[in-house]
Amino acid sequence: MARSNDEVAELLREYADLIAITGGDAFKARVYEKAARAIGGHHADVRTLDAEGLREIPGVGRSIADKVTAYLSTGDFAALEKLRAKIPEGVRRLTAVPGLGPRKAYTLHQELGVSSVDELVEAIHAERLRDLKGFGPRTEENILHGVELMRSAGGRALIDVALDLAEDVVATLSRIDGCLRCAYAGSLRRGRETIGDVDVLVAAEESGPFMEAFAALPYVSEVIARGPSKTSVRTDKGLSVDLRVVPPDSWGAAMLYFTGSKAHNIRVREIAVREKLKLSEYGLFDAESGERIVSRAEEEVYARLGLPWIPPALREDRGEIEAAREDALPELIEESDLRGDLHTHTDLTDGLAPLERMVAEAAKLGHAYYAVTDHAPNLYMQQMTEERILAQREEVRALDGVYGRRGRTDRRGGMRLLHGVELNIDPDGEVDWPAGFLAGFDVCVASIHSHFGQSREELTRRLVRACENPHVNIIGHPTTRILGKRPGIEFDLDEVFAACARTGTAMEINAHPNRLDLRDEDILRARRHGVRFAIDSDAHSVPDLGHLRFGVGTARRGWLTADEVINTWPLTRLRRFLRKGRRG
DNA sequence: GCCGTTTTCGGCCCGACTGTTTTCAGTCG
Repeated sequence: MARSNDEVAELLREYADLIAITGGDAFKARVYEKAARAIGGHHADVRTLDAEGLREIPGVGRSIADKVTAYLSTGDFAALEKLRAKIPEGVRRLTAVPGLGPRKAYTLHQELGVSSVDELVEAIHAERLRDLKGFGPRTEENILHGVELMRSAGGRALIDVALDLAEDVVATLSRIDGCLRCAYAGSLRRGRETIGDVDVLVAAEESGPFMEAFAALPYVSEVIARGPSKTSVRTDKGLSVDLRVVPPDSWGAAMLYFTGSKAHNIRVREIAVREKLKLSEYGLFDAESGERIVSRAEEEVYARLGLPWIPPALREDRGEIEAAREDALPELIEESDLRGDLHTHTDLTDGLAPLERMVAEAAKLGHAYYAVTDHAPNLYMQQMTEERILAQREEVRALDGVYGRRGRTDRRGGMRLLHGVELNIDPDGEVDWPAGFLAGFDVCVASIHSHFGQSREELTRRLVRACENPHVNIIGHPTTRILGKRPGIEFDLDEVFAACARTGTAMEINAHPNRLDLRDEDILRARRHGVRFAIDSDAHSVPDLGHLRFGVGTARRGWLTADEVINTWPLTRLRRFLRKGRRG
């Protein structure tokens, strides 16, 4: 389940938002926000820290440390409660609408009594906004567009939130006597980027104890339905969870059925029908006699239909049935194939942890290499300079001397450090530094951070030019989308992918759960051009380093094998790729 | 509210963009 750090960070963030909404001191709000981020990204569990220990977290002083210790021991956060009493929860949710910030949300609440997204939409349609100072027709339009964008995420949760919840439910139910199997299925098992609701399956003879324990979970806010084979609940994470208890005999058929996708299931059932069989969540049956043939394991069901077991990530009816029939399913990349991370930050720019800490934690993950890629100067807020990044290079080289030589017990030996940078691709496709300076880096990630509104042609040219830069190795978060917040930029995918393949530039699969960029469909398309990929955490804190698993999940949905991903390669092969055909 | 080669006050990542204004507030990264 979520660490106490995440829980505390969320409360501090809420407090910061409410300060901002009520027009409190903007600096104070920012301090709470910063503290929330620092605590969320802190390596040690805050529950193990006293007030003194908390104050060692940067951005946490006496006042915040006291509030956190009070909250952890009593569950009270008085200052927050006071603001909550003044501002309905819905007003804070308004600020989640892209383009609508705390000040406008407060004005809407004070002047029009708006305290939910629905009321907001109603007010816009009633043309009540345009009389307000600072609001006009374009603002109305932008807000409506923002609401639409938010709703297109359909109230779906990010995969890390859903996975966290599912793993906790599974762990709890697995401990109950009589539990023979327990696992999550559904879109979460297929690794989709966002999750509508969580499906958990239990194999057991008796369902009662499981239904009871499930409904009593501490984060269950409402039991929607409860019967002998299925219980549905809403949780305080905003996600619904369905629990199904099935007879042990039906486990495989049930997993197949509830994992989906619907389209995949339909195709599989069609095959069954043609074989004079009938497939349901209870098993594979002879259509005439009704006799059950197989149902204990997914493998058995697929096998009886003449198919090899199909990995859940592929079950979208995107050609996996045909590939399975021809025995041409790809050997999908696995998390253990990754040898390193090629896009990470430190507190030299907007990361939270210092270089040594990030490196130490990365080494624990067993990486063979690790690239530090802080932001370059054109992202002005980061205040990078040549001097600062060269000083960092010295530190990286020194640490490489320590970690690179370190003998390790596993097969991989020590962890080599690469010094890199995340460049900013400007509107013309140029990047921060001249070629001479870029040549000093081991790896250059280049990403778009602004001017998302350019035309399709301009954006295409911009990315192609970045690829053609002989020092740019990886295009970072290529579409720049933020799930539920910002749509991706639109460019000619085929033209850019072709440029990547031609120039030896990798496309990133940014593994952060709110990015997952490239997404699965685009990966499928890119690999047809022969594009190489880099699965990167883009970590800004120690816990972020673990996000690689979501990138691997997305890569699997894009049918990728290990060989197509440059950070599965041994370092010598990787270095050759990073030279991009240049001499040296 | 935090922090300190400005050390108990006075700063606080800095700039662009947008839509509203006619000089600026709000939002975003």
